[in-house]
Amino acid sequence: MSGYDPKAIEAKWQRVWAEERTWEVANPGQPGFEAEKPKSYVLEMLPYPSGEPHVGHLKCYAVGDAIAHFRRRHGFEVIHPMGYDAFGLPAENNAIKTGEPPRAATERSIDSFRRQFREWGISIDWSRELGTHTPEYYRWTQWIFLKLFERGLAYRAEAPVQWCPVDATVLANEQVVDGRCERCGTPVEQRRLEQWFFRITDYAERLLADFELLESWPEHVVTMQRNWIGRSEGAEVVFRCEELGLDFPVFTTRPDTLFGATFFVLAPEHPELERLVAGTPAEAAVREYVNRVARESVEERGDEARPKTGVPLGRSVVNPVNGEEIPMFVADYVLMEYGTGAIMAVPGHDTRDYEFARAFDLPVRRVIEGVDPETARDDEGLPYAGDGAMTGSGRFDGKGNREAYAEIVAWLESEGRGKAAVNYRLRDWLVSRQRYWGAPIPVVYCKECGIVPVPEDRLPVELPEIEDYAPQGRSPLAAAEEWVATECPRCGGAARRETDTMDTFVDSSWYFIRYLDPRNDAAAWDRAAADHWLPVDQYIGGVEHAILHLMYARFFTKALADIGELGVQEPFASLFTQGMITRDGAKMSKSKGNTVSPAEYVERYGADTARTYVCFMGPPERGGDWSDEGVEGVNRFLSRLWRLCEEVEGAGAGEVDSAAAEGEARELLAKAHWAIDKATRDFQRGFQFNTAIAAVMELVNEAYRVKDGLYGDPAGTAAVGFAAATAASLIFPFAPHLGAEVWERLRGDRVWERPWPQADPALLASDTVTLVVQVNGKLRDRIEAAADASEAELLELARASEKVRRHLDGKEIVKEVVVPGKLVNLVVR
RNA sequence: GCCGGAGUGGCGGAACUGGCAUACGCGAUCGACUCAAAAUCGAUUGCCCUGACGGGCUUGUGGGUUCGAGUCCCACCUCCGGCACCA
Repeated sequence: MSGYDPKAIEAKWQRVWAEERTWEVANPGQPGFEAEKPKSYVLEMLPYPSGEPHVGHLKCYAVGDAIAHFRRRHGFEVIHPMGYDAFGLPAENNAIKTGEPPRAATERSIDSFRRQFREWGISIDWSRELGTHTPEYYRWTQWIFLKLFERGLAYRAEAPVQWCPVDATVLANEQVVDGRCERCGTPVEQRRLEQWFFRITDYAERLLADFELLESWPEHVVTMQRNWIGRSEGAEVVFRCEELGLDFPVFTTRPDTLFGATFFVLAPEHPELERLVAGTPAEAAVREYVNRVARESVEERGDEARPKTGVPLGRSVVNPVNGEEIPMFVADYVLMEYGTGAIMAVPGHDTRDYEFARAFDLPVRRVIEGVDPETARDDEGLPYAGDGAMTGSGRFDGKGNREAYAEIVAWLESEGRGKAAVNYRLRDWLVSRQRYWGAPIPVVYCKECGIVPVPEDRLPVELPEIEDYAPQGRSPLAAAEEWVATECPRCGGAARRETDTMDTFVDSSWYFIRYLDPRNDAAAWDRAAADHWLPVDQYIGGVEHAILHLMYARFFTKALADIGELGVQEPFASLFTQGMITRDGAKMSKSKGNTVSPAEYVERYGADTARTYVCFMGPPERGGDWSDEGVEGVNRFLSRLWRLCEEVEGAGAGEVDSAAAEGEARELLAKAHWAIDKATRDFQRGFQFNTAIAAVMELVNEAYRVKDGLYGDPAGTAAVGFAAATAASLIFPFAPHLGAEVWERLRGDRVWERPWPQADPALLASDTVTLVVQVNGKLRDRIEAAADASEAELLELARASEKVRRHLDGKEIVKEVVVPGKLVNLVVR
């Protein structure tokens, strides 16, 4: 008897799948298109190819592949493509360090990912493979940019950005962790630069409303996006600086506290600051303060705990509700990027304004009755942020603040001094990057014509080869003089190319559409293909993309639908977020030296073991700690299944006749049908793979327990054969090579072409049940009883039990609870 | 501070709609096979008392509802994740 040899089995089936192109599917209109089958688009987030795949990849694709297989065997035509999110910073950093061009390092990594995905046996339609760094792909990324530009959804503007002084480059928001550069740990600074933005804020309301359209997304991901979008209802109120004739709108969620405004604060970045203080005695102090704030890191500035600072401007504005003049300040606790960059300060009812008022000895005025001991800081019980009756607010006094709120907004509106307003925390998406390794922004700058988009028919704007990748405070592309100098597409005069590239999140915001028609060189995609396959039915990936990627892709889908290129509003109907695998309780990292190399485990135990293990270690949506012993346990289980197959194959298992089976043979068949039922339900109930696999383990254990007694007769051998074949069929989505091999040996055909097994209700039902007998809720005995026994019969049985009688002894039964088929509880006193 | 999630054996975890707590796996102990070891197969394994039969206790803590609570309700503690001077 030869042992379980995953190397041989896995190579064999990988060859079959590659040669026969088993997992390729056709588009509408193409030969082989399956018109009658329902479609299912199963997609895992595409990997960023850097080095080699890690365990996170293994888990993501193992989970996704299990789902793809499960759906195929339920009659769906499953599209399951793969690609690479190949532009990005790590390849560029590597280039700066080693001089190796990013393209070369990226291609090498892609080769490694591709090879390992094949070695893992993931059922990928390789005919649809793509890389976002190829001109064939980014040509269409640029095309989408132009479409957004045409619609006014892409625009160029000056804005404060996050700047890392050590790397001399802007950083994406997601690369700023706790106010520090993710790469080098340096506190980031803010700079003002002219940049390209996508107008995602236009979609804030729809991004919130369309959560309704989603089938199944984890609640916490929806919540995170909601918080990120940060919708607040309130009012815009205009305060006027009479001296200069300037209007200052502010956004407030508390127009009911307007009468309590005792001062007014601008953010240090406020554009009118210069005009307010130029030539005044305050000028020097304000300048100094603004410069000091500009030098502060984002981390320092964000610290709520430090004392409030600011400088008076020597100017005042008029409060529109009572005509009061209140002094103006500049202070860094007011942020330019939220609201209008200016606030009315109500120290009586806002803790931050209160702190500032105390520091600068400004009046604190109560306009709403009430005290909250949690926030109160003085004898008056202020500040107070709760509800109550209005006071010190003229004709609104005595009214509830909620009621006054509406009246004040209505009054402001009638006076033209304000209006109801909604404000979002969400900012427009800054997509420019002063980096080399990304898709060039398809725009030129002409002295005569200004910003001119590159015409569609001249795409792609190809990324030129350069030699020095180091950032110099501008894009390394700026050094490619021959490339930068071009002619204006409009007037033909001299023009210069945009040297910034696009954020890599732009590339990954539409790749799931390109998969549907990846070789199209006349269009980004064929509309019929997109209409057929979209939306993605099941998306799988790490929760770290809960906001950025998932929100950007939702935005793109909506924008493209508005442009008329897509027929869906949401890209991903269902989302599954897999948890992170740790080792020794810590996140894996090269610096900690606790990484797990999937290749090493695949080499030692085979892909089936590695895949099954990551699905078995716990509920896939939760994280788990990697355990070498756990891997061995799964390998042991697969080996047991293998040996069972070899044994029963040798014994010559024939067709099983479940109706005729008796005794242990029948019990084994019942166990097999129980496992089918359990595994199927676990799959459907949120991909509970750990318990589905446990059910197959139980089936194999049961087969081992009884097999030696069954080999004697043909019906018994057939039952063992059925158990082994069923186990193979159920384990196939996790361990496809072993599943296919065992099934072929026992059944002669291909398990992936067989429908998912169905549990036979006749074998799920048992004619006896274990009756649990309790006395006062405590378990006292277990009795085998007929499944169809009446309540009276069950009570009879319970009372007859010796173990039960011992506890009834001399006591009075006051109540009898009978749950048919389950339990009897006797309540005694 | 706000939002979300989780606390169950030595460990990872299971338990459907309120009905056998600890499935499955790991680890550990013992046995079979072996000259021996590994591998494999089998048995035992929540804690406490008992020679045994048995009994008592146990799902973060405290209370409640119920014939019956890991599951429902109230209060609290701890841990993890996200956001955070958002006006």
